[in-house]
Formats: sequence, structure tokens, C-alpha cells
Amino acid sequence: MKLLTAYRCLCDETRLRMLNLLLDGPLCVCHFAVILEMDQPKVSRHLKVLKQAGFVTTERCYNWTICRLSDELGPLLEVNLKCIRDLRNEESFFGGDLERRDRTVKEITSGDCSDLPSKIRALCQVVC
Amino acid sequence: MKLLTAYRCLCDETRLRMLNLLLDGPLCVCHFAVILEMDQPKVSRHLKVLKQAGFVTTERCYNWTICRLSDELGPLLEVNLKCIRDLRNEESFFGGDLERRDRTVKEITSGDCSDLPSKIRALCQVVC
DNA sequence: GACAAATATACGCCCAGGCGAATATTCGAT
DNA sequence: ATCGAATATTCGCCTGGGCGTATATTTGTC
Repeated sequence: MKLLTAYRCLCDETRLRMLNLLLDGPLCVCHFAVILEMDQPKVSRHLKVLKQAGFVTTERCYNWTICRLSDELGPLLEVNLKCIRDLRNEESFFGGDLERRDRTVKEITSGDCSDLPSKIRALCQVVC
Repeated sequence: MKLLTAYRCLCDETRLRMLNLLLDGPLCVCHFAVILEMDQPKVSRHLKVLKQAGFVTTERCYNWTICRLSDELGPLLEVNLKCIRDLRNEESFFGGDLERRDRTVKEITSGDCSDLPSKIRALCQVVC
């Protein structure tokens, strides 16, 4: 079942975009929603598929869910993540995602976080 | 469009089985039908997808269509063919295919071909 | 506990794509 | 031209999976 679950996971545009974003570092669900310009339930649903296929692990921090690429990807997943990165600039549907990612992350870091609990500030450092 | 077409092609069990068989050498449509134990229109339909994704090329010889892996696979396709081969023994749905392939090819070569035109005999050498 | 923010799930709807069956097409032999 | 074998295509049906919407759940603060 490994091959089919991996490929079934990879044959969706939204999930490819999410993996492409995660190649540059962790993100939480609400960031995905902003960057991908789609509503949050959609992001959550695709995230679930990415987790079940073994691409992504999540960690709950405050009430945010931090997503990162799994550190125990098998050869199949690892190789295909490399493919995504290599073809990053040849796929039109990735267009603008990385720029929006940078802008969104910048907004998080530049904002005044002094009134936020320490956990959130720690989270900012994780994400950024 | 390269990533999506490739993964959409790979996320079907029948097409994975066909690619796995082609890793051991060319086959024609009627052989696929026997080995995979499915009817010929189904094989033809999946073959079409494999061709459009760039995995397979076909060559018409006599009234047989010889299928082989493309010799100009890009990195994406090549890498995933390697994955299929590496996971060949861990996927249950491949079970028996290679054995049936050997048996089918053996029947072709062992049969008396003396009454067939020279093109078919040449074809036997290609396939076997 | 009450509330708000972030996230996850449930529900119906709809469409892409796989299927079997029937038919069309190609190709060589006669 | 006609036939038969191999292959390709078409058709209608049906299921899986993505979608938007609404709702439930989690989490921390007050």
C-alpha cells in the first residue's frame, strides 16, 4: 500500500503546494490558509491526507498546529520531495506561493508580539 | 503540469503493475491482458494514460503494439520507476505478475512459430 | 465556567475518472 | 475486396474524493 498511498496523496494540486511551502520550513494551518488563499477546513482536510501518507507531522503549540516535513520520510517520499523542489519553478500553480509565504512570515515577525504569551513568541521563532 | 500528470498517472494500481512489468522488458497489449488477467480495452485505456504521461512509447509491428519504457524519461519519471522497482517485493498487488510474465513469454518462445511470418518471429525476439 | 481563536470533523453536493460492454479501427493475409 | 486478429475508442454507469458550509472540538485567557 505504500506506493499507492503516496501517489494518491501527491496527485492533488493543493497538497503539492503545501509540500512545496513546507520545503522552506514549518508553517501552521492558519498560515497555510492565508498563503494559499483558501479557507481553513480545506487546509485541514488536505493536511490530514499529508499526515496519513507520512509526509507531514504536526505539533500542537498554544492553539496553533505547527506542520513540518516528517524527519523519517522513507526513500519514496524523500525522493519525490526532491522532485517537487527541483520542479518548483516550472509549475505554474506554485506561482506566488513562496512570495506570499515570505510576506506572511514577515508580518508575523514584524508585528508587536509583546502582549502575547511567551509560547507564541517561541512559536514565532520556530516558524520564522 | 508535469508533476500532476505524472502523479495522476501513478496513482492507479493497474498502471503501476504495467510499469512494473515493463521494467523487465517490452510487452505488447495482448500479453498485458493475459498477464494482468484483465480484458484488452482496459489495458488499452491505461496504456494511453501511460503514454500521455511520457512513461511509455509504443511501436506497431504486425498487428501488435509493442510497449516499452520511454528512453527519454525525465528525472521525475526515472526516479519513480526506480521506486517501483525498489518496492516491487513489498507491494502485494504486484504478486504473481512477474511469474505470469515469465510463463507467458515462455509460451510465446516455445511455441512453434514456423508458420508465422518473419515479422512475428522478429517480434518474439524483441519481446523475449 | 464562559468566552474567543484556531483547528478538526460532518454533511451533501458534484465531478473526474475507472469500469464493462459494444463498436470502430488498423493491419496483414488471402 | 474481404476476412480475421489485435488494438483503439465510445458509451453509460457508478464510485471515490474534492468542495463549501455548518458545526464540533481543542486550547488558553479571563
